[in-house]
Amino acid sequence: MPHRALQIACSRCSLRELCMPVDISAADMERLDTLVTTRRRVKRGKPLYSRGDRFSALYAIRSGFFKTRVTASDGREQVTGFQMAGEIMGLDGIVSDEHTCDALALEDAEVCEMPYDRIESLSREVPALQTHVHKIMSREIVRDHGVMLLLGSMRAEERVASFLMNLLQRLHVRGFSEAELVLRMTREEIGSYLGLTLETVSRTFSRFADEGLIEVKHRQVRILDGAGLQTIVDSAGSRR
Amino acid sequence: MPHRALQIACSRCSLRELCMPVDISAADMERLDTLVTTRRRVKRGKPLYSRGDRFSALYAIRSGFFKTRVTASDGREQVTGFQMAGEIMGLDGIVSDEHTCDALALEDAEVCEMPYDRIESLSREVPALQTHVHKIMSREIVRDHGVMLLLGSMRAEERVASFLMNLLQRLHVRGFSEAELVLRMTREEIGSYLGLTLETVSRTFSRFADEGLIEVKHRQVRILDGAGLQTIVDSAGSRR
DNA sequence: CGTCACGTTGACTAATTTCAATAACGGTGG
DNA sequence: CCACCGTTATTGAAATTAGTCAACGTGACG
Repeated sequence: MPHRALQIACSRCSLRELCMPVDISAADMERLDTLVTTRRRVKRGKPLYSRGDRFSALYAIRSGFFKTRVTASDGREQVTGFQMAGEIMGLDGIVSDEHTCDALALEDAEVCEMPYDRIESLSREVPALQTHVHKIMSREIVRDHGVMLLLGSMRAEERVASFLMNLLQRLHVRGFSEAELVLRMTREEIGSYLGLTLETVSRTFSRFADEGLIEVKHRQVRILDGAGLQTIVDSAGSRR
Repeated sequence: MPHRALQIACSRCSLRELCMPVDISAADMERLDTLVTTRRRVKRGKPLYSRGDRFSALYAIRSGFFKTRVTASDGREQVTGFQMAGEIMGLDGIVSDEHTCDALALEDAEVCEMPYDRIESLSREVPALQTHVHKIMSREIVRDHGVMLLLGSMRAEERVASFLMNLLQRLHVRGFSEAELVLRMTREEIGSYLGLTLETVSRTFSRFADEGLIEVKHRQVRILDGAGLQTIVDSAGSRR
């Protein structure tokens, strides 16, 4: 057995419960270990894949941080999400056999490549994997609906607070502090994701700081009043 | 063989190419005919499913028009899409075994119910169906990204033009005119979907009419200058 | 230690919302 | 069949949010 196969066994990966089905027999787990064929390193600023690239695999993030963005025919861009360890990327490519968005590393990253044809064939043999793949795609759809709600009905303050709370919650699941985070993206990228300009994002951070909700120092954010932020997210004082 | 089984055979359905995989053997097609167990009628204004309902099936629209909407904890709503004949609904429910949005009929409608456990088991036996299901989910994700682009980076005029062109294109595929359409939803529902108020939607329609791009009479819309509308959609004069 | 990308802040502008009044339609029941 | 009522749509004027333009800091990194 080649050494690398051991290295990339999902069964021994600490992120397993984020990427893989949980209730699964030892025998099935062994089969799933053949899903990831390669690890790939992506340097900060470099694409994992780009729009138009042939689709061939899904990727599980092992370390690092990504953004995905779509581009309109006229060139304007929209960040569609920020992805972190344990999350799956590439689902957009299945429908047309080519990727429809760009995935860019916001810091040096490593991903596990899972060839799509292997996912399909293994899914037929391991029902737990089949269900799992469906759930991952469904989760992405539900997440997207949440972003639509944010973009379609929240004001700037609510969007920014929502963004922070979302990051915080996802980082917390991964064992990080609930009270502190380091932003891996620029104000412009946050703005694109939230449908705001970078100035509005910056001003909103400053206002939150003035109000004693957070402490911001560049990309270092400390949460002083999480409940207060949550109140802003849930504030019924919306416009539409 | 019960009469109803004949009635609801996908193999004889005129919408087959919209819902079902195309390149498929006669034997496989016969198996797929067992996917749809029941037809269900939904009266205008009534839900096909609601948030919190147990998830058990996907639905293919046979006739009629739906909207889906999500609701925030504070009660504000966001329309996440409008669905028409041949489109699949219910994917949001897979991840958590319960629906996360409401699906409401905008006119009397009929849907084909496909029990999810049957989809899963048949998918394992018919790879073309497996791939098809994945593509449907991926298409939904790509569609959602398009909506994010619209909500995050387009101005009101662009959103409304984009909305009209999208409806037109989908209706055209279904054999309707490219120059005329009947809106099945209110200005408020359009506004919710586009992240605008109903007044802004109304005003934008009026402006398009003033400019000779369309003719609007309540929910009857005639396209006078499709190219002009497309120019607005693609206009690079965006803000963000 | 300088340069450049990133971030902050201010003043002004423009787009969209909000509030309000009116009009038109469609379904319902007399 | 027609009148009525509630819902839906239009339009105007005022208010507000967020965007734009511009200047200035500041930190990271070579």
